[in-house]
Amino acid sequence: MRCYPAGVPSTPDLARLRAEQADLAARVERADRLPPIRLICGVDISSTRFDPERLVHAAVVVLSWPGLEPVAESAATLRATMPYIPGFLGFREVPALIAAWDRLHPKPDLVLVDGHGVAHPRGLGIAAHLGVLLDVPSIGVAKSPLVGRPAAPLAEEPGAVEPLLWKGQRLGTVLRTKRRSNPLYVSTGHRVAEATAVAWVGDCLRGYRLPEPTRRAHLAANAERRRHLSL
DNA sequence: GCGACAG
DNA sequence: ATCTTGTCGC
Repeated sequence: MRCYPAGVPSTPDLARLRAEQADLAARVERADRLPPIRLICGVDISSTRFDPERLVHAAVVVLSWPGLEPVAESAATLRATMPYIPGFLGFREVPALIAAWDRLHPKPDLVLVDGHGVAHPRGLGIAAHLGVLLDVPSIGVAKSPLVGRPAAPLAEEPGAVEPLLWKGQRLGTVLRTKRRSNPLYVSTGHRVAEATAVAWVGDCLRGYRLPEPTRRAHLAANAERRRHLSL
């Protein structure tokens, strides 16, 4: 599906991708099925706008639990196969994330992804997409909504939660992680129940708006991008 | 038909 | 996502 060099993906290309998402979405497990958690990982992508090379820089960071101290880290840079299109983020970023994941040791028990899990039009946000392909428990942690809205105005206090509703369905949870900060949108990625996902995100907070795994991965991805610039 | 739209 | 330093407010 090399649609990027030719420009914007064609309508039939998107139709094929939608079908592929449907297949993967059917494999998503929304119930808990995780091992004892000893290592938690955060993953994120960084890129340069207007980069003619269209490079995608991925970073995965493994932290200890409950200490949340860095244990291992891996990064990878790949050329994007397609531009960013809302609803198709996984196809753009997952390849680089898997490349970094393959060289990661030790492997974590749970992965927090920067982006939505099942809170997606077809139930396959990047966190669910990655979780299924890697066959690992994952949670989606997005900074803004893709679809849906909180059931009611979210309270100001940190820890405040509100169901994320879309078309009469609950897709996830809107969570206030820090006072005076915009909320996070948490949803099941793979093999983690909604309530469990919210609990883990809350337990990984350390004074910042973002949970440590995702926050660290964001820093690592930026470092990987800047490392590439200076080469 | 018109907006909305993760990173 | 990224361009970018200081700055206003809690």
